[in-house]
Amino acid sequence: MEHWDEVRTAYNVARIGTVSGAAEVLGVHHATVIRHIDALEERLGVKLFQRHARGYTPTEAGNDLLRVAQATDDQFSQLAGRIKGRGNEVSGELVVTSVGGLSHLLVPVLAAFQEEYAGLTVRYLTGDRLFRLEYGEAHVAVRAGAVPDQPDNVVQPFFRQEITPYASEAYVARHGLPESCKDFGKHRFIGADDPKSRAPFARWMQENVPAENIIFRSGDVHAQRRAILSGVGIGFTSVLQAAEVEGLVQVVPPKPEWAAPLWLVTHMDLHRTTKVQAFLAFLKDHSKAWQPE
Amino acid sequence: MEHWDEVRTAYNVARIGTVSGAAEVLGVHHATVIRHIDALEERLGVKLFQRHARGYTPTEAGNDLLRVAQATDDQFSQLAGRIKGRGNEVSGELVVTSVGGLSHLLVPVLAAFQEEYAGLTVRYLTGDRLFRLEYGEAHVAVRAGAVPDQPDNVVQPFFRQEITPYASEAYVARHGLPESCKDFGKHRFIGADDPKSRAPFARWMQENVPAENIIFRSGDVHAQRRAILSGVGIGFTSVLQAAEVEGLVQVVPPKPEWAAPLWLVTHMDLHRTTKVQAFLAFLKDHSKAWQPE
DNA sequence: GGTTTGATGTGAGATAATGCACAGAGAGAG
DNA sequence: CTCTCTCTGTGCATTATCTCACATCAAACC
Repeated sequence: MEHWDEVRTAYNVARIGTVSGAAEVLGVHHATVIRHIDALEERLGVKLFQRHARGYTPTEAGNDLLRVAQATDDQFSQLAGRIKGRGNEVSGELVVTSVGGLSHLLVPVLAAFQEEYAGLTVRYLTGDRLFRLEYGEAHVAVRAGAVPDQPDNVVQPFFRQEITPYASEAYVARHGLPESCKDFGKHRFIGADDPKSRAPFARWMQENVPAENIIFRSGDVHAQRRAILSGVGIGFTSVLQAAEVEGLVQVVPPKPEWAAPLWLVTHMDLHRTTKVQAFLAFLKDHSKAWQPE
Repeated sequence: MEHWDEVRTAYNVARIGTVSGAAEVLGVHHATVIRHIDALEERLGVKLFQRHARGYTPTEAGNDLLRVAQATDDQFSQLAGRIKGRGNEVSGELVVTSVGGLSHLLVPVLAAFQEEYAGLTVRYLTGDRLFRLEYGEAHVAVRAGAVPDQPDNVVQPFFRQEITPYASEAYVARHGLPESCKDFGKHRFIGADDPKSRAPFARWMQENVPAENIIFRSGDVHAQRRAILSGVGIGFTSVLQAAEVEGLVQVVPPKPEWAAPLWLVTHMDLHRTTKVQAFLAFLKDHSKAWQPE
């Protein structure tokens, strides 16, 4: 049973009783209706209607089709209603992904957004690998670094996350603070695990800090911050993140070139949906306080 | 939600995951699939798929459509199976109509036919008005008289029903039998109610029997036979019918010009169905004994 | 790094579906 | 009985749809 349109035509003929009436309802010429019926009967090998001058009367097979197609019509109507409706409401799942280091910022916003929309389930994905919007793995991604240039993605600038080196009060009490960059050779550092990191502050550290002074490495920014707090050494962390914990001392005021630009990325196909737009607006609104100026 | 074919296309894309794969299954070019999806999304105003280089991933709306269309596909498959299957089996209803006077012949055959096919329900319609095959009121009709020439009906000769005048033994004992047609003026007759009856024996009676001698008229052949049995007079009845009751005497041997040709009539749209063909074969087989020769 | 493979898009020609106009045939009204 | 109205059915012109061919692109694989 292929050619579902023919089934729909036959359904309307069975429902209304005449070819002309069905043609009017379907918005096609009655010749088209006749040909659809003929083709369908030919394919099934069974007459669906008895033809007479006053119209078409369904046979048993025609009545069977009428019942099934009636149900199908209802199902499709409901489906269309759900799909069209859902296009304009915020419900179902909202999947957001970002680099792990942003969870302290995003989670409260996600929680508040979920609170606002009852029918919504929020999934927040972080992990080593990049969750790809192209494969439908997430609705919105917060990306750091250079402008993402995936062809089907819509990229908006989010804000610049200021990053600067910190040390724990205990470390400062023991080793003091470097007065300038020249003093870095005398200090211990905490760095990224990945030596090829393209983050501006990481490259800066590669150039300005002897490799042997980087005595603690981790791929996880939370672990790095924990290490700073434990007094292992000096490490970069974001200003906003550092402000939330006690006992951290800024080694150097943040420099603009260290800052990591953040981007809001959505897939083209989902960008215009009400759900994504609502979240983007909500996120921008709640992130105004994070902007430097 | 019109254009059910587009739904079917989208269903296969959602099911398979790629446009190319769906196109192959559907037996169309992949460009067609792409245009169907685009048109459907345009009409719904919602993206059903996220496009990426490896294929199409359904969105929430796409998954919703997948579920609904999956059910529809199942329903249609079952429907097609039922319809195609039913075309080759004898079940459901078999509706037969005839003039009332043939019930004594047809009912036993109908009963035997029903016995043969378990799933079959037989409806036997008789009545004043002609039940019309064109409107699906019956599958098979047994018609008497001239060849029915309805355009969409398939007509087959059935057999010639011999008809001749009978009288009851009691009547014969009292009035004797007319030795020839000349004596008819001295006898009482039973005739049809309808003076315009086109039946050959009725016209013959109009011409050869004085109207005043027809003292009992009825539109029902069973009532006429009953009247003959009661000794009211001489009346035409079929040879086969007369043979089944005791106490009837043939007034004159049957003449060929009195015989009423019977026809088997079916509607064109139903004639080729297994059910109708089975019944026609069954009826012809069981009616061989009725043939004169 | 280049190459191959398998996928999505897009424009132009081929094809099939559609619309149009008219014929034919009952049913009902006057 | 005729006239009219409505509905089915069919050949022909038109339109829309599909196919074909090619471009493009990403991923995988040597």
